[in-house]
Parts: sequence; C-alpha cells; structure tokens
Amino acid sequence: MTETSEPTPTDILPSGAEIETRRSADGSERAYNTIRKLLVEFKLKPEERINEVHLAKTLGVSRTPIREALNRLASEGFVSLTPNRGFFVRSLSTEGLLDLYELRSIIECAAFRLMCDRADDDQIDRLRGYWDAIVDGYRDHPPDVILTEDEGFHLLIAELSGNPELFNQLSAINARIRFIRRIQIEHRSHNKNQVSSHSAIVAAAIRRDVEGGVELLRQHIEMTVSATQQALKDALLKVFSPSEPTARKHRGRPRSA
Amino acid sequence: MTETSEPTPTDILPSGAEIETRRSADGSERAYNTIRKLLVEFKLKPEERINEVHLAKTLGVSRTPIREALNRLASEGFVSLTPNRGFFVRSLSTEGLLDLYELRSIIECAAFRLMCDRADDDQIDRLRGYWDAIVDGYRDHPPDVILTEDEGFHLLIAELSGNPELFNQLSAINARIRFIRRIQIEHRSHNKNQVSSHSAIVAAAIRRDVEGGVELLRQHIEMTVSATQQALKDALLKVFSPSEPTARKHRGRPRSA
DNA sequence: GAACGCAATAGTGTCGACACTTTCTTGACG
DNA sequence: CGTCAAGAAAGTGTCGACACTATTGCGTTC
Repeated sequence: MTETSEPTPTDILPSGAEIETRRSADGSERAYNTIRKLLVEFKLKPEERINEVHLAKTLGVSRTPIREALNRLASEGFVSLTPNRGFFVRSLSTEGLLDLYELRSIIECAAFRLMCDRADDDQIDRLRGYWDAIVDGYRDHPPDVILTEDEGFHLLIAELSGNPELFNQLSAINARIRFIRRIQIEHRSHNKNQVSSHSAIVAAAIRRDVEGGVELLRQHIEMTVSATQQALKDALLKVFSPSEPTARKHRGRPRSA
Repeated sequence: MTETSEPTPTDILPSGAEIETRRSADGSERAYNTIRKLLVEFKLKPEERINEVHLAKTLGVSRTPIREALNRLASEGFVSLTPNRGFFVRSLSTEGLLDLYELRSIIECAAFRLMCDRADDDQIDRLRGYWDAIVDGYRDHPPDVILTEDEGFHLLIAELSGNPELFNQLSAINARIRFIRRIQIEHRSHNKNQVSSHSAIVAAAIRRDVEGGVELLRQHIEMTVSATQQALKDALLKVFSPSEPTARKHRGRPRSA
C-alpha cells in the first residue's frame, strides 16, 4: 500500500503556484502564503493531519521552510501543533467561529468608537471616499473582490482608530474567518443589506454618531453571523462531499494556538 | 577582534536554566520559553539584533529549534523579522505600549460584559473565591507572585466570558506587557488601589452590574497605564544604564508582527 | 476470532553543513 | 583626512541526513 487515496504532489496546488526549481524568492515566505491559501480554500481539510514531507515535495522546498510557515500559522490559529505528532488543520466548528465573530464585533465596535473620537474630518472623508469608490459595482463583483473590498472597509475603520494593534488584531481575525466568509458571500443571500449597512455606517461616522454607528456595526456583523450559520452547513457539505473519508481523530492535547 | 563586549555563552542565561547535554525535553518548546523569558527580563535588549548561533550555543541546541521559537515569538509580537537580516527584539516605545493597554481594556471590558450576561452564579462565585483566597497577603507577595495572581484574576474573567478567543487574546496581550508590568509592580506605587479595585469589580460582578463593573475595569486599567508611564522611564533607565552601547539602527522594514 | 504484543513503516524533531546575503575591515585614491 | 571599493568575516536561509517517536500491519495466543 504505497498510496491510494493520498493525493500525489502537485494535485493540491493552487493553479497560480507552480513548483520552482531555481533557488530564490524567499522559500519560507512563499511557503507561508501558499499553505495559508491551501487552508483558506479547504485544499487542506479540517482536522486533517499535515504531512510535512509531502507538503515539502509539493512546494518543491525542504521541510525547514515548511515548518517555519506552519509554526507561524500555528501562532495565528490556522493549525495546531501536537508534539511528536505534527500539525493539524484547525477544526471547523460552529462554536469556534461564533466566538471569532464575537471577538470581531468587539474589536470593530471599539475601533469605530475610537475613530469617531480621534479621527479628523479628512480621515473620515477617506472612509467615505473608499466606500463611494466601490459602492456602485459592489454587488456585481466576483466574490473574492467583494471580500477584499469588505475587509478593506472594516480595516480602514480599524486603521482610523489610530491604534495599530486594533488593525493587526482585525487583520488576524479576518484571515481566520476568510475561508467561511468567502463561501458565505458566494451565497449572496444578504449582500444587498450589506451595501446599505456600509453606507449607514459611513453616515454615522460623518455625524460622529458613536452609539448609532456602534449599533449599526453590531447588527451588521450579527447579520453576517446568521448568514454564516447557513454558509457553514454548505461548507461542511462542500468539504466532505467527495465522499472523502473523514480524517481520523487524534488523541492528545495540541499546544498553544 | 574575536569578541570583546559580546557576552560569552551562559552569561545571559536565567539562573534556572542550565545547558542540557543529554537529548530530551523538547528543545523547541524549551527554547521558546527560555527566549521568551530573556525578552521579558530584558536580558535581550530592545532593538537589539538577535544572533541565532550565539543563542543556539547558549541554549545548547542547534539553530533549528531556535528559529522555530523565534518565528513563534515573531507572530506574537515579541520580536520582528527582517528578511536576510534576522530577528530583532521588539522596540520599547511608549506609544506601542499604550496601544496595547487600550486593546487590553477593550478586551477586558467586553469580557466582563459577557461574563455578567452568561456566567451562572456558581461561576461568579469562582471569581469571588479566587479573589478571596489571595486578597489577604496580596500586597506583601513578591512581585512575580502578584503579577501572576493579578493576571489570573483578569484571565478568569475572560474565561468566564465563555468565549475562549477572548481568553487567548488576553493571554497574548498579557505576555507582551508582562515585562513592563513587572517593573511597575516593583514600584508598588498603587498596589493598594489595585486591591480595592479588584474587590469592587468582584462586587459588581455579583450584583451583575455590567455598566458599573465595566467602568471600574476601565478605570482600573487606566490607572495601571499611568503607573506604567512612570515605570517605563525606570525601565529605560534600568535597561540602558550599564552604559551598554545602544544597539545600532537597522534599515529595511520588518515583516509582519 | 478477538485481544495483545511485536516488528516494520511512516513521520516528526534536530543536527551539521553549505550557499547566499549583509556587514565589517582594510587599503587605495581623491 | 575623508570617500569609496574590494575582500574578508559574520550571519541568515535552506538543505539532506539521521535519531527518536508514533502508527500501522501482522502473527501469536487464549
């Protein structure tokens, strides 16, 4: 039994990334980005054990940069590390996601509050400008673009809060929920509401209406959450539909996160 | 000039950790803990470039586990990584710290809110019990103990919020500001206030007084911040006082954080 | 034929080596 | 004297190899 269901190297690579033979272009960084992409796109499935040698062959580098990337991803919550047993893809549980959304809501509301307090009119105008520039075609853009634009909107608020830590936190959270948001946006069930939400948030910012804006944001995110509930079911279906055998359970307690 | 001011291996090691010759005890994890300790205790100074080979020799392991540890520490904001130039100790700037405290305040207030909302009476009683058990000798404990107890108190609130992400976030933040908190506690300037603050917060939790408790927390942390301002000056003095030549500036932009 | 070991296999954790890049030193030139 | 360039030294990034651990598969025993 050399290998049966095991995918051969290259078959899980995103189309964009081909194996590089020449030595250049920072392997560790590239590995990080590629693996991250694999995780976001479910090419590596939840709970699955990550085989370093296989991954290394696939990316055409040695295990060293792979492990460095995986360690970074572990700190960021994408994978978990169990000593002597290796890395596992973070599980795809509903509760975990809701916790993450809750955290996101906390961070964003605080950011909005601070932005109203500290940003000058020019900066608020940057927010308005950002949204005005994309609002027109918004709903008709491809999912990936919508996702980027939406994240950009919220990240801009975090940036205008004047506290870079908030920006960083939100970036990290975004990365972790991107995979599900992508699916959710493909649903397109509530994208219309999203547009009006964003516009309303901008308006509140211009009015410096802290409480109103915070409430809007909270609702906006909560709405996203409920949409996510449905999307999650689809995701589970999508991920495990090719009758792939469910990854085996593992004992032991993963380290950190 | 082989080495003059360069510290020889072993002279920066915390007394607890001696070089292990035998192979066991998970080198990467141990390296992580040791380096983290060095950072917290200013044995590695802000802005300083980290020499991997030197560190490896000091810890008695090869560079591989060192690099794994440093990558983790980079994700957690302790050090930064500039490609081809290596790891640098995170800088010790006032603004950065204030941002971190602000984030901490946001997380903690949200956690308190959620705790009041979701924790049952038994859980609230755990908080009361935790504080009752340590309140007596609190002010007379050694700084490290106070720090652990204080962090434990706040972490317990985060835990009782029912959202593990909040707990994780707060843990990460705590780790990053621990070095300065330690110095600040040695000051002991406001430890008395701290005791009454904690008691008041517990009381608010028992009353399920969300707004009151949040306000107390906010003040509690703000007070800590102002104490930190002073502590920071001391820290800078302490760190750079042995007339150590200031680490040289470096060009280039560090990656991530 | 189910449970239990035991050998074989697969996979992680760490090492030392080396290529490439950055930084320091030295010495020629203005 | 200061500037610059070339070479030397130091240091990072990656590799392949190997030791040790976990897992799988097989044969034995009850």
